[in-house]
Amino acid sequence: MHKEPDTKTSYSAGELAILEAAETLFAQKGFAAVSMSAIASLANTSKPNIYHHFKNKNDLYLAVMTTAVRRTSTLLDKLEVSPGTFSERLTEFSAGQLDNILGHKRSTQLILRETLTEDSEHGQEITRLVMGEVFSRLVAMVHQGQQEGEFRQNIDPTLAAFLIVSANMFFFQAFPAMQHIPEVDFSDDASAYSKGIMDLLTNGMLQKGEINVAST
Amino acid sequence: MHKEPDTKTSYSAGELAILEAAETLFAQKGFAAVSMSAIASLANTSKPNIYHHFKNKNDLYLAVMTTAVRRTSTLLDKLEVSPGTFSERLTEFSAGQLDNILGHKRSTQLILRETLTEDSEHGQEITRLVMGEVFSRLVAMVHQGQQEGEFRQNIDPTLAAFLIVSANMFFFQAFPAMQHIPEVDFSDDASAYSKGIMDLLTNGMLQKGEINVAST
DNA sequence: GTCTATATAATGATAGAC
DNA sequence: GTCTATCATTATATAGAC
Repeated sequence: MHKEPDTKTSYSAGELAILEAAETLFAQKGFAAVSMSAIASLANTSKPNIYHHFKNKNDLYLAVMTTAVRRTSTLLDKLEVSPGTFSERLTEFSAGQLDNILGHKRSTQLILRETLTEDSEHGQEITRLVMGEVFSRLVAMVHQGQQEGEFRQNIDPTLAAFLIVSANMFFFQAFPAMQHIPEVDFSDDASAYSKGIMDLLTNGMLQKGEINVAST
Repeated sequence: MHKEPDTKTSYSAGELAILEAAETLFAQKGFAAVSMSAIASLANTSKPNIYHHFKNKNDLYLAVMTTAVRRTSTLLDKLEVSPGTFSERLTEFSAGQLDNILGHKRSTQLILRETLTEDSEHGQEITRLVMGEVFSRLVAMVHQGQQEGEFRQNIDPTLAAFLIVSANMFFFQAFPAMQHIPEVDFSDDASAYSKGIMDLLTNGMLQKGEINVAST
């Protein structure tokens, strides 16, 4: 049957074509800027056929968002982290998340777009759904690293996790623009980026061996 | 005269009301989701009156974006940084940028939204316009800090600047959503946040021998 | 399930009075 | 400069044939 996308978990070939076309366009232009005609055209079908499979435009959007969220969050669960120092584990996990983001650009774009729409709390809910798990695991890693003595005690694990996630998300979001700023010269290699930010986060910027100038 | 918003730098009271209403709605919902009627209604005027002052919807949007960009980037120039260690200067500058962002939420939202629209390279240009200067100054600070021996040589100043900017932008963008994740417990005080991330970036997460214990 | 054709509502934009 | 009234276009959504 059709018209219950919220609970639906498998789609026919035709429906998948519609969903993919819709996801592409919604990600590129946003909900309101995309017409059902445009979706039909990209999906190589007709407008009424879309309405046969999805109740209305909003339901189609919900179906797209649901599959996007499912896709990005399930891939995360599979991300096993090999043993090593906690710095290494964080680096690996961070690289995994960035890979996940870059491997699902359309979904990520959709979710970020939703974040900016303060229409309802719908966007916030989706953000939590997608990033809550990454966040929890990062916080847990940092916390454990503290307990085992690898990390300093007087840092907020939440803050550290937040920094890692923000670096990854912003890399995706702003890199195309930043790339053309003269000062920006680091490569767009995701794993190199992950290593770079984790090196900064673990070792810090200060010269080692120097006196750590007593902070304010 | 009217209908040349690109070069225009001062507006009448009526035009300002229209621009403000338009900025609010465009920031909340995005260009396509906002109707001229809605803008007219919020600005307490009529649709034809908007068309009297602005050539069309797209020109109105351009005028809104132009003033938004001008507003956020000029405030940055005024940000003087007091002397001190480079860690302290970076902290102050970062806090200044975050203040700037939080003080112009609508403008920031508009710009971030534009970043996500891969319609043209227009969004990228705006991003560079708004963030290029912040970026340059951050990179210069880090670089100078390296030359004067405060910071390690083997870090990429660009990467450090990127981390700071991303932390600030993402704080604005995702904090409302993240706030409700159980693990997130740090305050939403902007300057405390800036101090926190700069502490992490300068001192790093690793336990450094035994010298580093005295802090906050 | 998929189409052609169409109903209906809303949108961007204009004409013309004051 | 600001309005009422209106046009032309496009949008979502449906009816009904195959």
